Amino acid sequence: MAPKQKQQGTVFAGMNTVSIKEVARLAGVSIATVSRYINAPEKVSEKTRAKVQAAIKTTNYSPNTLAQSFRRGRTNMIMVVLPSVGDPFFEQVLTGIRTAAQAKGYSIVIEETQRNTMTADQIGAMLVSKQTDGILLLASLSPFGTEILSANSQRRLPIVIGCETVSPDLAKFSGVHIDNIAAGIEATEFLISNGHRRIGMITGQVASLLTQDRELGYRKALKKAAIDCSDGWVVNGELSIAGARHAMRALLKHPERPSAVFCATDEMAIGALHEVKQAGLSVPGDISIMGFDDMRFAAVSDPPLTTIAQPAEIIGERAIERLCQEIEAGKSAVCEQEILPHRLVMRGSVAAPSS
Amino acid sequence: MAPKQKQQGTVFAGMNTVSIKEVARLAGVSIATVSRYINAPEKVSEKTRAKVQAAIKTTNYSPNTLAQSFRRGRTNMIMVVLPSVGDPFFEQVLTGIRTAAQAKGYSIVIEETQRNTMTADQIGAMLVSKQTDGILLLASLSPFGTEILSANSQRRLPIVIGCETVSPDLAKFSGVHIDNIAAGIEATEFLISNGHRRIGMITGQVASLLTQDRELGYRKALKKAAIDCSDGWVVNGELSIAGARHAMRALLKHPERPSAVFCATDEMAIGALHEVKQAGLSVPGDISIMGFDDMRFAAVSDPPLTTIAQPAEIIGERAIERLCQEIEAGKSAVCEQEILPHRLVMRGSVAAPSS
DNA sequence: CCAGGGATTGTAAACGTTTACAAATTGCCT
DNA sequence: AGGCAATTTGTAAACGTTTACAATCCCTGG
Repeated sequence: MAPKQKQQGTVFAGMNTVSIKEVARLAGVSIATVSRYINAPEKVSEKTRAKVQAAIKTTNYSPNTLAQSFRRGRTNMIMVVLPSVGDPFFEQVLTGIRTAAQAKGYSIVIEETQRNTMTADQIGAMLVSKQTDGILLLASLSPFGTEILSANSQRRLPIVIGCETVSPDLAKFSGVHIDNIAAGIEATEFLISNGHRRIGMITGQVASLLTQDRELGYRKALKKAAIDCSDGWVVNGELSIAGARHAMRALLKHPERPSAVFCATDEMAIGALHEVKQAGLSVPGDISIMGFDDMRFAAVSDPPLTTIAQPAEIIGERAIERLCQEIEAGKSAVCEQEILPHRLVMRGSVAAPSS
Repeated sequence: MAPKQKQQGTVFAGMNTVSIKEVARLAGVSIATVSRYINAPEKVSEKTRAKVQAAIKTTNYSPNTLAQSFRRGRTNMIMVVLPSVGDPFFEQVLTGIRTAAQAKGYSIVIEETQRNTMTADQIGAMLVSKQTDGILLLASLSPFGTEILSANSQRRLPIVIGCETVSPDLAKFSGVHIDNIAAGIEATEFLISNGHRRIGMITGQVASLLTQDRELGYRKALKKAAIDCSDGWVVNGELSIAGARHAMRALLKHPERPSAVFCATDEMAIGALHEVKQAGLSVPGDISIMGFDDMRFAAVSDPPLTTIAQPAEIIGERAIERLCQEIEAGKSAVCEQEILPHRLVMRGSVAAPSS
């Protein structure tokens, strides 16, 4: 409370902050030299370096990043857009993202599409107001993703797409993802090779590119195996446990009940699995369940989930690395797709049909 | 490629941006007026308002938030520190956090302690460099949390603690949380009332305040019931599925195997449950399992988890509201604890002991 | 018609940093 | 010692805003 502070600097939240000026005064040099010491130490002589270092230590100086960002026109922040941070799969991607971002000196700001928080105007404002240096788009769930894309037509901010494939005629961006169609085919063919013929699918909202491609793979595999599935065996639902349970309930009521169900997501698979057991049926005895993602809860469900594993962390890392490249190069609108391998992991939720 | 751009404004990532100057020129007013139009429209006359609005529209102007933040000394960002975004419980808290933050006009930057990403220096630098206006600390897991607290002794940034209780002699901060001790007692007493006497506990690392308090409640309840538990019935482990499985394995090897296990976290409970089933035992037949948090996977495990539900979203909302108050008031170091109610939810993982 | 006051606008400084440019210093060679 | 180049340093402008203060305008009441 005693007003014993006399140094220069601004007051913020009741506390002084030293600026570069104070350091310069104390070290007996100009502010330019201090700035150089910070950004390019090799440009200042040994002697001065020592003086500045000492001054910095005693003042406990640390550059005002706000001023730096302002001056440099760079925030060193990347906006990551994904459906939900709580999705165990995206969490893994996020881990990779954070690792890579930290290595490159970037911070992450997360925007969740499932919360649908921003209006189109807000998105445009955010893009145009330079709050982030680039965008990593992990879910172009309408309308958010497409709005970002169109808002960006005004102001070309580097964008990289992750996890899903955006049709290249819509927008030309680099992307990092697995081949969701191929993986969908593989999952479905695995069910077929186990002897299943009545194969249902629980998939996400129509707008979700991610699940669209998996569904496409499913349809292709069935077609190739000459299995007709034009009935009500494909159910769209929310990408959540509740959504999947609801979808499964519909599937169970189907006159010709499927003997296997391919879920577009492990979380949905968990929901579906629970619903099946609730109905007094067994997995995989009565119904086989196939998941997708290999999230961490997949291995400890009962039965453990047979699923498709994605290299989630690596997707995150690679996507950030690409994005950083584009940011640093100052050019966007490259269009290079990096396809990473997926892997079918067999556990206990798929078996041969009983009937 | 054609150098046909001639307007004023800076170039960033290959694209011009209009500044307030350009708008002022176009509207035929001073930049001060434009600024006022944006921040306090009622201060500018109707006529001018129209002119400025038109100019803004045609230039597609949007204020440079970097410059604003710099000038105002406020970023409108809040740093949220938590163990991991992927933890389904914290995800729920995050939902509340985002909701409240958005309502108040703040963005969220997340720092995860489990990744242990920042060094003490980095933390100090971040605090001192004004990148965020305040901190919401949801996990003072050593050393990160305490480092933040001590780093902040230099520069008083508003801090609010969420979910856990920090001993007030360490630091005086406001907090929003449930009464973890009482909840721990309640959980344990529920097991006791079901007839259990050999009750184990799987808890987090010693440094985790969150689980410390729950463990304390457990001990208190046992003491009160005159049950001795000084043996190896309390196992510390990582706050993860793997950690819990490891701990459960130890518990199963115990000469006097517990008939019930209280897990400090639902995620750990899921791991423990799986491990029990792996060992060929049944839940709750052979061993009852009690969780904590009521995360979304708790209801769909097999058997569904009996657990303690926390008002996660509300904790997040209230914590942000408090933090914003402190930020706006400019004062920190208030010390008001807001205790929210918890609730025991009975499902299938707890029953009377068989023996 | 003018004084006076409130509403509205403009001027200019400031925020903390980076950086082009000029100035000063150093070291080296003859 | 003198001259030149390379190295090191200082000066000052700029980034886009906000805001205190001064200047102007418009209106009202006498």
